[in-house]
Amino acid sequence: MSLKSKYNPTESELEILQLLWEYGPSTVRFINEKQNEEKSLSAKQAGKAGVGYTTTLKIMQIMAEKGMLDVNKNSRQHIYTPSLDEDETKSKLLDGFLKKTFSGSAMKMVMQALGNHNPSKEELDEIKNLIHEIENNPKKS
Amino acid sequence: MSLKSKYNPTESELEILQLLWEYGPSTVRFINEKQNEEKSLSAKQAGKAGVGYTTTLKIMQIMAEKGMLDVNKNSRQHIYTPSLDEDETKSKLLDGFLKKTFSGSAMKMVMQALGNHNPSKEELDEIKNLIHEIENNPKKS
DNA sequence: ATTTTTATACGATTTATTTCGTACTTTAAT
DNA sequence: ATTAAAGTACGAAATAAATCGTATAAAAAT
Repeated sequence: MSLKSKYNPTESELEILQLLWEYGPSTVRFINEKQNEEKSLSAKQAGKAGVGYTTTLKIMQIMAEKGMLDVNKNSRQHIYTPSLDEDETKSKLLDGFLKKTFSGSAMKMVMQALGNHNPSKEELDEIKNLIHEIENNPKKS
Repeated sequence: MSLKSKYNPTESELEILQLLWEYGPSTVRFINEKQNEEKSLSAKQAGKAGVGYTTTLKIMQIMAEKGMLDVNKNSRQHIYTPSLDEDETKSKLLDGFLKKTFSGSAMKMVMQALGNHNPSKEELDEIKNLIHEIENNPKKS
C-alpha cells in the first residue's frame, strides 16, 4: 500500500541489476558472460569456476517473477530490462545498510568512509563543491 | 594467512555485535532483552513477535564457534565479549557494501548519502570540519 | 529437602538463496 | 529433412541462516 517498494535485491540479484543498468536491456547469455568476465579478472584464486548459464537464467527468471525485471518474450531470446530505478534502489540499499551498521547516521558513515579511504585532494574538493551546492540549493522534501 | 579477517557478520550477528559494543560484555539474556526492546519500539506493525531466547543463544554460540565472540564460562551465566574491533569491522562492512553497490567508489556513495539525507546545516558543518582536519592532517598509509 | 526458576546443550525445522541437471523447443546449418 | 546449436522451463539439490522445542543441569526460593 505504500510507495516503499518491497524490493530488496539479494547480492547476486544486485550484481545482475548493476550489469543491466550499465549495459541496458540484455539477454541472459550476455549477462552471464559479463558475470564470468568480471569473475575471471579477480579470479586468480584457486578453483573459482564461473557461474553456470542456467544459474543466471534462474535468478533472472525469479527476479522477473518478483517484478524486479521486465521480460520481453517476443523473440526467442528473451530480453530483460530492469524495472527498478538505479538511484532509487541504491538509496534504499544505502538506507538499509546505514540503519544496520551505523545506527542510521549518514554522518557516522561518511566519517568512516572519509577516514578510511584516504581521499585525494580532488575528492575532497568534489565533496566541498557538493556541500556548497547543497547549501545554496536546499533540497525539496 | 592474511590480516583480512574472514569475518563477515550476517545481519543478526551484526545486531548482536552492535549491542555488545554498546553495552560491553553481556549475557545472552541481556542481549536478548535488548533485541526485543528495540523491536517493540518499532513494532507497531502486525504480529511482529520478538526473538526467542534460544534463538539468540544459538546465534551467539555460533558466533563464538566462529571466533567472533569470546566466552567466559567460569560462572553459570556465560559472558560474551566481542573479539572484533568495532571500527575495523564496520570499515570492512562498508568496504564490501561499497564494492557491491557503488563499484567501490566512496565518492559515489557519499554523494548519494548527502543527496538523499537532506543533511542539516549542522551536519554539513561537521563534514566541513572533518575535511579541514583531513586536509591539514594527511593520514598515514 | 523440594520446588521453581534460570541457565545452557542439542537437534530439528523452516525459510531463503544459490546452483545446476535434464528435458524440451526453436532456429540455424548441413 | 536431419542434425547441431542455442535457447527456455522445470524441478531438485546444496548451502546458509534463523528459529525454536525439548532435555537437562544448576541455583535460588520456599
